[in-house]
Amino acid sequence: MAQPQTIVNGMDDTPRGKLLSAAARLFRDQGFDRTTVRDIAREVGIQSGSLFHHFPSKEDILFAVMVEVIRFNTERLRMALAGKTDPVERLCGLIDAELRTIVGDTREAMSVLVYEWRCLTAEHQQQVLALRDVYEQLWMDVLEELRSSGQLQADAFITRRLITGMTSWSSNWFDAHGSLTIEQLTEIIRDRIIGESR
Amino acid sequence: MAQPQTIVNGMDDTPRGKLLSAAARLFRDQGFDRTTVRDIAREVGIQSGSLFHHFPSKEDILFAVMVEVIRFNTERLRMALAGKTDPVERLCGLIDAELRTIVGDTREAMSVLVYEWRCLTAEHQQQVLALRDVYEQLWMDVLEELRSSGQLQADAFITRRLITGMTSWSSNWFDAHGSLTIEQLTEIIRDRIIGESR
Amino acid sequence: MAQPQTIVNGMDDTPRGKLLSAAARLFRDQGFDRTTVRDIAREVGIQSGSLFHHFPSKEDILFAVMVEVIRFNTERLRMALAGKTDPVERLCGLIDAELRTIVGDTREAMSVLVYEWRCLTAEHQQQVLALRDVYEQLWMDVLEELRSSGQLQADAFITRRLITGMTSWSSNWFDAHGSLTIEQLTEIIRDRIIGESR
Amino acid sequence: MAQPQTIVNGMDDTPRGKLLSAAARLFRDQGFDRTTVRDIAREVGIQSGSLFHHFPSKEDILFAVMVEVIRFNTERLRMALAGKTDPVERLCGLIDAELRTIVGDTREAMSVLVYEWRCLTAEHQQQVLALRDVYEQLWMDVLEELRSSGQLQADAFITRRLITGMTSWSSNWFDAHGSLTIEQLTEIIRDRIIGESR
DNA sequence: AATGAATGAGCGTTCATTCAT
DNA sequence: GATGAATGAACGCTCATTCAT
Repeated sequence: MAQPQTIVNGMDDTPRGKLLSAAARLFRDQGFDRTTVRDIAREVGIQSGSLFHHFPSKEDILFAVMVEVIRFNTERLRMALAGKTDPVERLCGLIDAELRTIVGDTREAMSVLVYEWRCLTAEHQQQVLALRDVYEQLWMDVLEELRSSGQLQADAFITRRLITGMTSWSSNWFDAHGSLTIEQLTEIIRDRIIGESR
Repeated sequence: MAQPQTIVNGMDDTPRGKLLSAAARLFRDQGFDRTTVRDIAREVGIQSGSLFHHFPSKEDILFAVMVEVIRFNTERLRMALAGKTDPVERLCGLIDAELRTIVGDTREAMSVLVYEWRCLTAEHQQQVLALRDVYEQLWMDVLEELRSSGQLQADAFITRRLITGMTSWSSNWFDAHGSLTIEQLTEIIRDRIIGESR
Repeated sequence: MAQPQTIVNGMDDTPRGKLLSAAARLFRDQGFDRTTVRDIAREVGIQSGSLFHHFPSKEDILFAVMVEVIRFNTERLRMALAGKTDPVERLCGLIDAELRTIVGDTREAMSVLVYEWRCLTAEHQQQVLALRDVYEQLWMDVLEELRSSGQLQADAFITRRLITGMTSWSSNWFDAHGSLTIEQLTEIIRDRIIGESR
Repeated sequence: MAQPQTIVNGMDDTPRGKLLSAAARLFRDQGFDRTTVRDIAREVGIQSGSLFHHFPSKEDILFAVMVEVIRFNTERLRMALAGKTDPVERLCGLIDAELRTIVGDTREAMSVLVYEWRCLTAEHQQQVLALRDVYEQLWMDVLEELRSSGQLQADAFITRRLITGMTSWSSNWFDAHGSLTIEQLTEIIRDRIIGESR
């Protein structure tokens, strides 16, 4: 089975890709507003003016980071579902994938997605939301499967939102080098959703 | 039983209080960095220079917002526990109180607490963390009670973090004027923690 | 013979006098521009707004300091000449008095007179210059006496300017607690003017 | 023999050099604190923000002015001594050079050095003092030569300070277009130091 | 006389963006 | 594509001065 690349598509070894990676990390560490284009340029090894040959504005860099990370993570979600038919197994695939998204290789970019949302222009927010809908639909499909199979009684929308809270907040405390593994956390969250005995 | 005031202590009708309320809302809507001292001053109806008779710097306004909201919500947590002895009832009191904190009267300030954390100086971060510890200890005490009474098997720390995720994320979707009430959401979250049948 | 008071007339124990003393010291230590009215007020133990019951503006405080110090030091010059008839003795009296002005009790205010000159309004500069003319005339009279008696060959104006340079610069190096006394320095300067053998 | 350039090294025709020249004049005319970066920028014909491509802060401009003028004038002192062996001739060379420093081409910058000293940061003060030590050592060497040859009896340090006073004060009265020439003033000051008959 | 909150113009500095080279 | 000097608007903050109390 295909593995997600360890680098976000579009955050590859090209100048543009290195720029986005650096920007994602800086935005995450310092916030969008506190990150100057000079910071980004220095990280990539060019002059600040040269950034604008790659992106028309600083906000477009933020937008590109968000687009790349959503696309990449949507693909990761798809791969996590591929070949699985059991709804619970599919749910675990999604939780595991989303946790990796949040605490793993794309954690900087994901954090940016949450924390720097309002720094996007309204138009770009719309475009990101459209991409996010695709991502969320994959979740909703699986949650509806679970309801159809009787393994989930609660409302699917509310359930998704509680899951989102649990996974997204993990960026604030989960330690990739601690004793709790992503697999274990996946099971713990699964049990909060469909119950332990079921 | 005493009810929490509907206005955060220190965000009252005094000039300082109105200033903090306005700042909290602006910080929440636009972010700390994108909010200018002139924005805040305009909202309060004074000149920007006059802000500095009340606070030595813009960052101190942010700090004051955070301190006030934590103090107020810690007190709200205490009142939610007052008079309750059953651990599950106490848990529901905490969830309900925290939800009101996040989607109710102090939602702007709470949002600021999460999203503008890094805008605080290191020293102020320490001071806020000390206040936060008091708040969190109230939670940990109740979760340990639940474990003692056998109503919670999962690790208390992890449990608290999952609850934090669920409650804090509600700021992004809960509609105070929607059909779902805080009481209902409290029950839903409670069931994710101690199970529905128990 | 009357002794000059150890406090400048007008910088006495009254509120106005204490204010001027404090201002003179602050202006000397920090410069006029870097001294805030709050600095002055704090030193005197009042609120900054209250300063303006004593002086119409900050610049007027500077002006008052300068006027007081010139008046006081002109009087000191007069007293140094009183009762002396020998031109050389009179010269030494002036040198000694001017040195005391510059390195002694009025050193702060004298320093202000030199360094903060351009902070005065043009009109106030004229008024101070008029007072300074009185002071300088006392010097010129004695220097002309020395020329009449053949003890000074050099031009009186140029001589006065060289003396002014030597005495005024002493504020930058003379140590009141060092081994060189004002009396000794007076003799050294006298010898630069009228020659040692004469 | 090499002549000192009529423009301070580093205050040449480059943007940086023109900026320093303009700043030196403005600082001298208005004082450092009363000179705004907008004043300097206007003088040079750029926007105020553009200043900060050349210097990290306004204070660094002041520092640069001082460093350039001391370096230049130290070199001028060296050239004044070059080829001269007679101590009196060397003394006259120094006096003449210092007078040209103070009333001639570098008078603005020299004035700034004296009057705006306290506007420097403590660290920059140290660095300027180190440069000043080199300058002063050239003076002290010649004064010691005069003592060795018996042409100066007075203490060398005190003598230097009296000379400093006389030369530096000349900025307040010497008129380059008046009837008194620098050469004449040099002789007058020389006579105050080593006596006319000697 | 004194207070102290408020003013408002102005400060030094930042920084995304432009553009001639 | 890259440079780096320049722009210019905006920022947080200062402070002499005012004035109702």
